[in-house]
This record gives sequence, structure tokens and C-alpha cells, in this order.
Amino acid sequence: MTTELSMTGYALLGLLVFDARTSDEGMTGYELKQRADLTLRYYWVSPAMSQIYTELDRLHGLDLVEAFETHEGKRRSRHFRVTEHGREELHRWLHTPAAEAFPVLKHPVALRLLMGALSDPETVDSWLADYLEQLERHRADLQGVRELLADRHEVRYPARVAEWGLSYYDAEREIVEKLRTEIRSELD
Amino acid sequence: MTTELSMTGYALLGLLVFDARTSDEGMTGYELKQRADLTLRYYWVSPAMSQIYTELDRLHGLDLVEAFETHEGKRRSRHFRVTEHGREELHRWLHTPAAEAFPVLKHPVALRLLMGALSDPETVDSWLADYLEQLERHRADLQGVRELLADRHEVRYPARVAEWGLSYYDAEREIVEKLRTEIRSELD
DNA sequence: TGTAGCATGTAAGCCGTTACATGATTGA
DNA sequence: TCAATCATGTAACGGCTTACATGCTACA
Repeated sequence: MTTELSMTGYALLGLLVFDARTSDEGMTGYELKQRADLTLRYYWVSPAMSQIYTELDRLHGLDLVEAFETHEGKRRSRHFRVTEHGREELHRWLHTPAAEAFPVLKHPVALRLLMGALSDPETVDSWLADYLEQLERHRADLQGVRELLADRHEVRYPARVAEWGLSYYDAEREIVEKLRTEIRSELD
Repeated sequence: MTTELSMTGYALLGLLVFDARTSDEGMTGYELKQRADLTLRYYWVSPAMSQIYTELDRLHGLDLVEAFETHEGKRRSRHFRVTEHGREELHRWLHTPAAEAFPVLKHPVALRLLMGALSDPETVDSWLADYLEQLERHRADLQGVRELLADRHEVRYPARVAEWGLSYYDAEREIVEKLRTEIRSELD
């Protein structure tokens, strides 16, 4: 019997394995959320807090993580650490050929552009301009993450993924700028 | 009162508006699915049949589309056509500044790559190789769609979105090939 | 004659979000 | 003292998928 987890489950398990290399205290759900905001967010999703706690409970039920409660003062927190079984399960998953692993893109801007003819060039151009602004912000955030990782060998894979993301943002900027020029030329 | 629809709702409405420019018979749910497979799939999702029928019922309930049943022989089918109210609603939506319109990317390959250190370079390379293959297939499909649209003025927006998609696939191929070279260099 | 494609739907269930609810600690 | 941050959870619900169920029609 192979316990199939959700992608998000494996993602969290991965964060915990990663954490275990620099600390043995484990991580709280809260900390996992912060970590997810720095990494997962760009290539997957950053799950809601409630989702993280739910998922951690599931992982715990499957003995893929162990939990221990700590009390500093009156504040209670649960720290999670990946178990040997959890490590094995993650490895198993990583070595299982990923059936249908193609990315899903939900691109509201492209969706709107599809219906551009129902609007006017000025409006369409403003969608693209707004998108470019957001793109810059996201790019800058990710650039920050990239710099945080520096060229430390232990984090070379996260660094590569960050670079992947940056190159994606760059490609988006380029094509969107091209589209803007084209659409603005319709204004005459 | 502004009836907020789901994105998929607006997407289907858009397909129906588009259809109305070349035909006035409307479209069946089945046909909408096929159309979605040709367009929406690349920038949004292609909803399951059941989802399409559900969504059509909702749109009908809101008087955004009208339905009429036809019988050819013993086969029953429901054809849907956008109503004036539906058109207005779509226009309203298109001219509403899209709060948080940033794309969501669910990229299983990037997610795995993040954990590349838990595997070995050969395996990681094989993930990327598989991904490249799938990428080529998707690109070819989308290229087919692009050619179908030719340079007919009425479909210039869909054509632009198709080109956007193609450039995205190209950027993916480029970065993934770069990553492969880098990872294979670890094999020595 | 049988299979692929046309055509429509219901039911169960997963994954994830938002809203709600609670409370401790740190620091301005 | 008040806001921000740390910290954990429950409830309701939306969107979407898969599995299931049904039946017609064209054509090889």
C-alpha cells in the first residue's frame, strides 16, 4: 500500500527534510507558512495557514512527521520533524515517474486578452501595463530570494529553481511589452 | 447587485460571445468543451464536461445565456446562446479593474527540482528530459491552433494569446535545456 | 456488429480558500 | 497600551475532478 499524498503534502514534507539539515528542532506550522511564502509560492501555491495545519495533521497520522509540543511561558506551539518513514516516502515519490506532470497555468490576463476584441485598445493596454507592474514586483521579490541563497552549495537546487522563475518573469515581460507595442499601434 | 461569476463562467461566456459572431445556433456543452480544449486549456484550464454543464445551468439561471432544446432524430441536445444581459455582464467584467490578477503557476517539475538534492543528477536529468518532451508536444499542439487562426482580423486577439503561449513554451525549453547542461556537468 | 464520437447529466469527494475564533508575546 | 507578530485551530463553502450512468448515431 502506497499512501498517495497531495502535492502540497509532498511539498511540506520537502520543506521539513530541508530544515532538518540545519536544525533538529523541527518547524511550526507558522514557520512552514513563511518558508512556503519564500519558495513554494512561485512554482506551486502558498497554502493557507489552515491548510498547512490540516496537512500536518494528515502527515502526522501517517507517521511521516513527528510532532512535539513545546511551552515557552504560556505559549503553546507544535514543532514538526520529518520521520525516517517520511524521508523514505519522499524519496519514493521523487523516484516515481510523475504521471502527467505538466504545469497548469491560470493566467487571468491571458484569459482577458483572449476577449480583447470586446474591449478597446486603451483598456487592453491598461491590463497589460498593470500586469507588467505586478510582474516587476514579483520579480524583485524572487530576486531577493535568489540573493538570499547566494551560491551556497547546499541550496543549489532551490537557487536553480529561483533562476528558472526569474527567467520566466523575464520572458513574460518581454512578450507582454511586445504585445503592448502591437496593441498600441491600433490606436491610430 | 452585481452577480460575481467564477473565472470559468466568464470564460465560457466569452466563448459563446465569440461563437455568436459566426453563427446564431448557439453551442452545446459538448462543443464548448471542444472549444475550451483548443483555447482555454493553455491559459486557464479546460473544465471537465460535468463542470461545463453545471456552469451553463448557472449562467442560464442568471439569464446570461438562453437555452433551447433541439431534437434531430431521437438525439436531444441543448444549444446555448449568450443573451444581451450576458453580453453586458461580460463587458462590465472586462472593464472592471481585475483585483489580484496575477497568474498562478502549478509547476510539478519545478517543485521536484526544488528537492533535487534528495535525488541524484541522473534522475533529475530524466525529469527534465521528460518535461522537454511534453513541452514539445504541447508546443506543437498550440502551434496548430495558431496556424488555424492564420491572420484573420476577427481572431487577432486569440492569435496574440496563442503567440504568448508559444513564447512561453520557448522560454521554458531554453531555461530547461540550460538547467540540464548544468546538472549533467555534476555527473563527472 | 461493434466501437468511436456525440450528448447529457448526477454523486461523491478532494483540495483549498475565507471567515471566524482564541490567545500569548514583543516592542514602539 | 496598543499594534504587530507568533501561534493554532474550526466551520462553511466553492470549484473542480473522477466515477458512474444513460442513450443515440455514424461508420468501418
